Amino acid sequence: MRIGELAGRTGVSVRSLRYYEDQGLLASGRSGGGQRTYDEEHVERVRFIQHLYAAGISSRTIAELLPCVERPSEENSGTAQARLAEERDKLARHIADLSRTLDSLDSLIASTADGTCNHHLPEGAPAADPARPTPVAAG
Amino acid sequence: MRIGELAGRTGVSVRSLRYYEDQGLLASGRSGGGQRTYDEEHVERVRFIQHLYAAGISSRTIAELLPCVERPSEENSGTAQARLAEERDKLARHIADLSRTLDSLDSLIASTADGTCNHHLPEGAPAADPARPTPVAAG
DNA sequence: CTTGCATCTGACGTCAATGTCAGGTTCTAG
DNA sequence: CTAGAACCTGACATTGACGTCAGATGCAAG
Repeated sequence: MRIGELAGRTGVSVRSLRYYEDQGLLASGRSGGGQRTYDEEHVERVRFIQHLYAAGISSRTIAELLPCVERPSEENSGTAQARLAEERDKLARHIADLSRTLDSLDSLIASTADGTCNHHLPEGAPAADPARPTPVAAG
Repeated sequence: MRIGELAGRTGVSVRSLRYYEDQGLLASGRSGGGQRTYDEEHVERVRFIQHLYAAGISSRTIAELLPCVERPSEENSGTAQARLAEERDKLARHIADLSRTLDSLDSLIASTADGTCNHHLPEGAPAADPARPTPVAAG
């Protein structure tokens, strides 16, 4: 497929796909006339890249994490493995932080629901269950 | 305290603190000579603002979420309440997404640990426990 | 071959949060 | 009072992930 179809199927702009290639995140074949060509695997890859972006990982780091783009992947795989584990743990800590922030928001919602607009922001709270919806104005 | 001390205690740059005030996130008193003054409550508030930033919430949204800065907070509190619940649920969904990404990273780590550098990126996986450390190169 | 849409490269614009610099003022120590 | 650190306002610079535009080229249909 060409770049327009890949963009349509992934919800990522054509501009971004070219940018990913610039950054070394995404490889592409070229047709005779020089147009980029992709196949099904690229759809998965682009979606995964989007997830990593959503996790706050920069394109440079993504390029380090996914060196399987077009490397022989034999000597550098050890380094990539370490970077991967490092970023994994960083993401885990980030999720834990966000869960605490979620708890803080819940405390804030609870404390402002009764009309008390107290500026004393919520203290540290234990981790929350992200799947529990808010009782007020949920959905 | 003055702005330098607040910066030191929160780990936020002086520049950012002034920016927060510009954006209506943070109020400050002024001394005779026009220098900003803060007290203990501002320390908590700045830290909370940082958490909201870390949750991917923009300064404009934060300003909408924390209108208690120096508003009468009587008529707009209903709107703020709705925005608060909205952002809370958005954050919860974001956390769920990140948990799936974490699972994907775990799958990637597992699949690359045995030397197989397969480009077939991990499928959708159920939510993970963010607190579990990685066995390889953990810590 | 022509029409027209998709694509190409390359460059500049944007936006948010922050860095940094300049030139002037306030506060604190001696 | 004086030196120097901290602070003030205002402005321009930076970074990352794009948007957007211009001018040229590829490609499928008639």
